[in-house]
Amino acid sequence: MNFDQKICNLLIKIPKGKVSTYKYLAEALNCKAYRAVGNALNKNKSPEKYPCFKIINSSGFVGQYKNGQKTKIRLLKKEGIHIKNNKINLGKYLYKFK
DNA sequence: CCGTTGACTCTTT
DNA sequence: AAAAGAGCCAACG
Repeated sequence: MNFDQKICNLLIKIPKGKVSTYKYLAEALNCKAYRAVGNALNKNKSPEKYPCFKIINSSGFVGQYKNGQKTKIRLLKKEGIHIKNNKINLGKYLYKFK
């Protein structure tokens, strides 16, 4: 299984209206490749298929997105997530892989 | 094959 | 509190 595929596999597990962080994603892969995770998402072949826009920084900031930060935010809002100042309320929306 | 880069995070000034 | 340094791993040239 490719790195990307593992990531996608985890992405589809995120419930609607929730988000996760690069960190938790990496941990779910059993490593600390925080950056590699973002890298994989960036080069993801099917960004429309998988909710890669649900992945944010551990600090709660929305972070970057291939198609632009604005798009990411818009998509997140569509999921019912309230964003203020490019920040997300982690306590409310964070989904942790178990 | 080695060095650089990146949608990152943690620790130390 | 804010900024800088260190660590991390996959992908690309």
